[in-house]
Amino acid sequence: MPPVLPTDDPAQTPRDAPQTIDAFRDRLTDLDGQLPRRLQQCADHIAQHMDTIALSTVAQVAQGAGVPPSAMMRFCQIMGFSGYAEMQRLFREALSRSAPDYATRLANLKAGGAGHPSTLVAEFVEAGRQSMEALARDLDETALDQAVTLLSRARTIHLAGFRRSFPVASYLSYVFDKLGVPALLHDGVAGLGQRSALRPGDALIAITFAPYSDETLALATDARDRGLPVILLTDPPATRLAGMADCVLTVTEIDFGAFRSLSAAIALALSLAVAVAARRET
Amino acid sequence: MPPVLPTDDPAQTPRDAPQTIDAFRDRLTDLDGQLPRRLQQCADHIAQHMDTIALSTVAQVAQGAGVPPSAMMRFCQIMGFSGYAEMQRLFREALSRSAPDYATRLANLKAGGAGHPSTLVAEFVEAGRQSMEALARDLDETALDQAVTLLSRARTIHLAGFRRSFPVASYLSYVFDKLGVPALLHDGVAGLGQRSALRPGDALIAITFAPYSDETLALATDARDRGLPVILLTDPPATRLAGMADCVLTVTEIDFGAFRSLSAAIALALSLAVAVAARRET
DNA sequence: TAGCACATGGAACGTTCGTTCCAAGTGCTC
DNA sequence: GAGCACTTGGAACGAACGTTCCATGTGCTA
Repeated sequence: MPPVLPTDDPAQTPRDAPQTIDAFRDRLTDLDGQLPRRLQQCADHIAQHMDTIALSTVAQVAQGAGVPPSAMMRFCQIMGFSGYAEMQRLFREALSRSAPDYATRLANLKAGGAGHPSTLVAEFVEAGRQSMEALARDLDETALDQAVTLLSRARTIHLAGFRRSFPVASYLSYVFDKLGVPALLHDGVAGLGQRSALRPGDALIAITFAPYSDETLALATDARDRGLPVILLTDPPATRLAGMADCVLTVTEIDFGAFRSLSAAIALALSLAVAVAARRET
Repeated sequence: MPPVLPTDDPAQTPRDAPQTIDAFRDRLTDLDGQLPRRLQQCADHIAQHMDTIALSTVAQVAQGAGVPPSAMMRFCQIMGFSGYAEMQRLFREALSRSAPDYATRLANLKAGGAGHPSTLVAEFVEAGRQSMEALARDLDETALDQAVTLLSRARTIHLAGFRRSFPVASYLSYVFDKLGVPALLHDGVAGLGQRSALRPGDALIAITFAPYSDETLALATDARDRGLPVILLTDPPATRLAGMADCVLTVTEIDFGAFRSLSAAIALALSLAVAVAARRET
């Protein structure tokens, strides 16, 4: 039974261990720059490999950071934890929450039998998830920034996307309308062109995936010739199309059996729309 | 130095440890039914909680299954592993592959600063991923089966979805066309109705999310009155709409700032389309 | 019913890993 | 240049955990 302390120990380090990953990250940035050499190495390595902590031992993480295990232990204590085990608990809990029974459920759906509808759902969900991860991993932030800049200066934003890409274009049309951004969807109804609607000061978002739609490319070329900025939303192998656009945004859609979930393309398009709307208002 | 065995030991159990999660699952179903009581308990528990293995100790898994740790050890060896540690390695590797640096990347995108376009991408990707997981978790397989059955019997499939739901409907139209399934997209161009296209033997897929589109509901009611099967694709709170459909499929779309990624709805719609096409061919 | 083969559970063992402690090293200040 | 405070790295300790072994229990067969 510990004796009651007469006064708070002034030497006691503050025991505010981060309770969430975000709090952990905040603490990391707070400490940045005011740490001894070895401890700073720990911080840098962990900041860049946060996802490995849940499944690694101290020795492994320390080796990755190029420091002895004892230095990593110090670091954990400076972060507010009692030790590595407590810090690891935070990441393990986050990891197990992110996949509560999702993996099992997917497996059960797949096990429903080939051809069973639920198997298809599992496959498409998996494809969609991978596409999302690929988007987050491979996103070209510079190109995205440039696209936002170009579009936020535009008077009217033209949207072109046919066949497989039409859902993306039409959703952009809906979102821009909701956000109060002037946009025009080139829907190709009745074979009527809307090319003459392209006016100086406008910009075009052209969405097309292999095999590329002739109508979309023709419209992009047309806009280019008129000197309008063209933002191209397409898949990675389309670098040969780079010449006809001012800015190329690529998304890697994982497909399952010839069909794509479009989830990555829509997520990117949505982000673009919201960012453009935000910048126009300022 | 072990002596060279004159003959293969017949008592030696086959050492073909599963190398993938799928192989593991196959082995699990192979063994099902021909296992002693306690070992069967292990198999059952693990089949339903496969995602917990990577982060649990033998003792924890054994307690979950209601068996002593030694029984769990036996089970691991019967599955072909040298022990629990080796089995756990399989699941840990699968887990670390599924999140290579994705989580870190997302964090970095978010750290780009509020209002920065890449932050938006991170948020939408996260929302999309959660929606996908929710779909896998909450999918009503019975309803999906029923929907496939109803639609595979239909002569022509009508598609209704306006405003926010229009991208889903238009993608369904594209996919059905690709698959050779007769489908008609009610696009509402020029305010022209296509109600008279609803003929006996047809079926309707109505897609609408709160706030529900009047046109879609009106079309669904109309189809219902004519005795056509109606499949409703909507969000969970819409149980009050249940009465106007023969089959209700719900998707929980996590939204970020008023906009939804639609990824779960599209994944479900795609699955529905492919399953219907497959069943019609047989 | 006796015998045998197999299943079962607990206790003991050995390894791995987190943690602590102390001696050596480094850089700064007076 | 001496002293001091802080940092550093390795070795030793202790706990947690995987693993094995053996005594006991159970069910089937002759």
